[in-house]
Amino acid sequence: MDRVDIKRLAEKLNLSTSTVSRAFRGNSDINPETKARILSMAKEFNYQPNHYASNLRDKKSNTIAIIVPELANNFFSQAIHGIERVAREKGYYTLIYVTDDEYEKEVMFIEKLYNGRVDGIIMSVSGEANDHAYLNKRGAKSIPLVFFDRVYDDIDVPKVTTDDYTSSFDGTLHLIEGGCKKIAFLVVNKSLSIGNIRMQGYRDALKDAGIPFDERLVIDCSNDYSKNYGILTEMLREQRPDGLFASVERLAISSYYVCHDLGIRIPEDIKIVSFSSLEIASLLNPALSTITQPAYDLGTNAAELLFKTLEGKTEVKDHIVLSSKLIPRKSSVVV
Amino acid sequence: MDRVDIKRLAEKLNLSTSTVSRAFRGNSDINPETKARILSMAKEFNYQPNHYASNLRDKKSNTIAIIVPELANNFFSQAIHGIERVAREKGYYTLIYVTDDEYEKEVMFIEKLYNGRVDGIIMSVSGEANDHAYLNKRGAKSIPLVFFDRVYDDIDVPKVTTDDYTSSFDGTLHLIEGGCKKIAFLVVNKSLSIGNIRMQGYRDALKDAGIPFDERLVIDCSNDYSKNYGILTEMLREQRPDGLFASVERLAISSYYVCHDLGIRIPEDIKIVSFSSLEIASLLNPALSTITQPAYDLGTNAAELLFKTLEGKTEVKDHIVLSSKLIPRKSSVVV
DNA sequence: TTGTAAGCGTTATCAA
DNA sequence: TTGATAACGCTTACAA
Repeated sequence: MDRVDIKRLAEKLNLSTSTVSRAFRGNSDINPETKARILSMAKEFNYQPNHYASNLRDKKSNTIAIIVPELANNFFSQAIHGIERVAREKGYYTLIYVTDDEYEKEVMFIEKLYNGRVDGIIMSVSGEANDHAYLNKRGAKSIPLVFFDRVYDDIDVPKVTTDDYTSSFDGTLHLIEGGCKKIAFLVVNKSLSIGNIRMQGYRDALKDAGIPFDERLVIDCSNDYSKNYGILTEMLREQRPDGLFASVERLAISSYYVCHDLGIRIPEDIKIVSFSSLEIASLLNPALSTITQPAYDLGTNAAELLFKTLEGKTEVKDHIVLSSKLIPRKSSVVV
Repeated sequence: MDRVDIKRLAEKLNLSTSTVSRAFRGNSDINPETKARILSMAKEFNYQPNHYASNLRDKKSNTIAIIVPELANNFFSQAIHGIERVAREKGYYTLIYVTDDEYEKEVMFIEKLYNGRVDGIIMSVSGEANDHAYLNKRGAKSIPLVFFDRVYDDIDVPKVTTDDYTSSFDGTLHLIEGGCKKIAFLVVNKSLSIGNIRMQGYRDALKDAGIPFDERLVIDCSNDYSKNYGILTEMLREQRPDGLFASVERLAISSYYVCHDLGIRIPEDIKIVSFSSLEIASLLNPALSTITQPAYDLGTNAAELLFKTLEGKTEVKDHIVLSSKLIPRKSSVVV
């Protein structure tokens, strides 16, 4: 009554297990009629070859892992969507891991994965810590890895990112052109490559405009909403900037809350631009000017890079860079 | 150099594989010193017991599947978060599947899963079709299933939902009390239990208030944004309702776009209430009145129900109902 | 075209 | 406390 396995199916059909097995693999020689008979019986009994047995035999899991810092975020859900499309096409399963931006979880996930559970890993790093050595340990090398968006520069694997420098430069320039003289830069972890590069774009745009860089306007935030609320409230009170460049969506959101509560008007008193994949950016009060990354494409590109490596096509050490789009909306434009 | 397996480890340690294996299971008798030796060597070589071999042996995958209609949606990301917390505590992996609201994918996923890949399934159904028979096929019964939020009533498995009837009733009442006389009900699939129950709450609230039910005000939408834009534009032009009850978040979003474009003022011309887990509902223009479901708790409850079944504690056929919260904001309140 | 048999890496049982 | 062995379900050489 329970699970039907290949043996039972073979018995019922008066065939050997090998013949039955052959019906399920594409390549092997098998009489079309026999194959049809087998498949129809398999269907009737709802038989599916046991995944674990096949994988043990083949030393191949047909599964890839996706590791992201968070799920409740349009950027990552879109990227995952992209990865999954490609994976599905290739007949692969996807296993999703969420680190909640905790370095320990990231390490734990990766180390666990050395058990052969997956054939490859696509990751956007948490970046909470600076020790990436765990990725170089014995065993690590045996499983292909691809980074997307948030990467560790010192780890030599294929990467897919966006043109963070250019778009940060442009976003900052947009604020300057709007008349901002004192622009704060909001970042979560400026030592993480992404924060770092984005800050560089910001700095250079200021420089080009002859605005001196002021360390006090670089605001190091956290991933915690209530902490950020405090940090931003203090900053807005003390520094009174007239522009805000949020290097991460959640910091723009927090800024909105703080501005609303402090009675600071957007964009009249302060203009805001943010990296964001929010689909409803234009419905916010006021509509949020965004730098929008091609999240879905980042996903498909990362997946394709991984599969290339998996298929041994090349020893890929590529770094693909896609372009983001600056979409000015009301938060940075006085009408 | 490659993968280290238990045999290699045993050789290096001059022990048998069984002894090495014992070092990794909690129960077995083993000399503490030997165990320590084994574990330290395992650590050095980054050894992890092969997942597929263990699972084949044990006929147990320590994995559960989560099947949801979409990912880019706070409700589901929060629910998944809840499920994962519980799963992690129990030492289980989670496999996430996204159906994109397509019935075929749902069926395909489930049928694939009969291959022993997972020990249990937690699903929020797509509800695109009305044939749920595939869940009763041979093999289906062998793998425990729990529904959450979007369920098939005719399938007898444990379920976790929210008090959809009551909150729809209350949400509609809220609009009526705000002076609405002509309230449209926006739904994606009214034959799906969730749409059906929510509509019942809406109908009964109207009835209580002595407002006649009008079939033309029940708007059957799709999952496609641009289609919905058309549907809603037409409806708003022709019916000119003064209230909108969105049974699903995305329909409220579309309504906002349409209202903005048609110059219909919210809440002056039309008041809106929507089921929604949007964290930034209060930042919208205008702030959106929501019925917010306890998504995270739905997740944890569903997971706990599944694990109860898995642990054979009971032949659970429970239906847990949690309460949502009506949060009136500007979209339904003229100040 | 089909069948036989070995082996994938583990772990539980039994014996030592 | 440790070791030998069989078995989990499947696939693939090789033989028939």
